[in-house]
Amino acid sequence: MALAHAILTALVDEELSGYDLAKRFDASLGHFWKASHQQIYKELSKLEQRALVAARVIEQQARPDRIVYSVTEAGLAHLRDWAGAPAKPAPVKEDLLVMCHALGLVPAETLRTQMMKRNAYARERMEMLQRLEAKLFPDPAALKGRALGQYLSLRGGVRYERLWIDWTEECCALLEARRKS
Amino acid sequence: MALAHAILTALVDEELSGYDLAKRFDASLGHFWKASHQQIYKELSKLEQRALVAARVIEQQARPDRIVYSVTEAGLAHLRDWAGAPAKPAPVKEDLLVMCHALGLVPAETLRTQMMKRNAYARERMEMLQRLEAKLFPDPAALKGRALGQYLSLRGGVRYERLWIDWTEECCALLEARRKS
DNA sequence: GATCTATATGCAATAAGTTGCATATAGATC
DNA sequence: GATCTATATGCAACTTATTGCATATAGATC
Repeated sequence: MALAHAILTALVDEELSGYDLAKRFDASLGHFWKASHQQIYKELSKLEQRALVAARVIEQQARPDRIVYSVTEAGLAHLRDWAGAPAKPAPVKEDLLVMCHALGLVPAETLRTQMMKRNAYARERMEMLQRLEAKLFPDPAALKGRALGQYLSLRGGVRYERLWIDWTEECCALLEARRKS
Repeated sequence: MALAHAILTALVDEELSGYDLAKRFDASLGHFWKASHQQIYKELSKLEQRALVAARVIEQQARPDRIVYSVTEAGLAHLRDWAGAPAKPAPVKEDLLVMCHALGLVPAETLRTQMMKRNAYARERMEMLQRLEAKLFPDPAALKGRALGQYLSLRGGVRYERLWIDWTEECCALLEARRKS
């Protein structure tokens, strides 16, 4: 249920609409948590039912009215409880790992192509995150509070992409060596 | 839908029952793909309906009959198609990254405790995977076919755990430094 | 004698996430 | 004039995954 918590966290600083949240998830938060707008709207209704967020309608002409949400006291308490409860580590779930196991049935060349694509993707994302890091957090030692947390998660993202870059390269090297021999 | 493919891959080498698969997922395959027995049984029925696997009943007394499955020609073709199609990179989905964003609302000490637990967990898993690696693949350069694929995925697992070990330590260090100042 | 573990299957309910569709308008580009 | 993009919300159907329950027996441990 971490989507609910990601939303609550985002709403702490500012009132946001579902649409705003969806954009936010595409940008900063979304570096490490994906959600479609449908899912966000659904989750917001559920959070409102549980009184963890409060809704407020802002009327607009020419555009549909905005419904902005803010965190309630109960929502804050809920967030704190969640942070104290044991977090369960995420399982891996990377298709390429399953594909590796299928090597032998599947041509090595196919796998190598997949690896190279994955590599390019991770490389692009890592560079994007690093640019963000350099821009937003030039002096990590001075950070505190919210900013420190955001920095740490960004670091996690960078490391995550680094992992796939290194691993796909290791795989390509070994597959290549195999091909030659 | 990679669960279906993970199952197909596992069934290529040997006929297995749902129960066997569940154990397999707890052991080798499961190092990088989790599935409960309920999910596996359900997926097997679906695969059988699509004729990608064939079922065979082995009668037993004293215990429930076993239903063992093997991959059909169509199943193999399906696996190969899947391997050729672009694999989508898995999003991160690690609760601790969301928790980082909640820093400031949530005490730094709580976060540090979570980080240390995550660290211990990753450390344990990495060591287990490394023992497996040393035992099963003492000479990586000589590997080919299925074995090479299994080695590569194991390497991915090791790197994955390494990532969380390093990251949680970076986080603890920074949180600690913050506390002192 | 009672509980625990392993074997072996599965249903039902719920939660989480994806895909496709629907509506409605302003402003910018082709 | 026609299409595209951005704004803003949401329903419906479906797939994927989790949680809890149910059944049934052999053998081992307490």
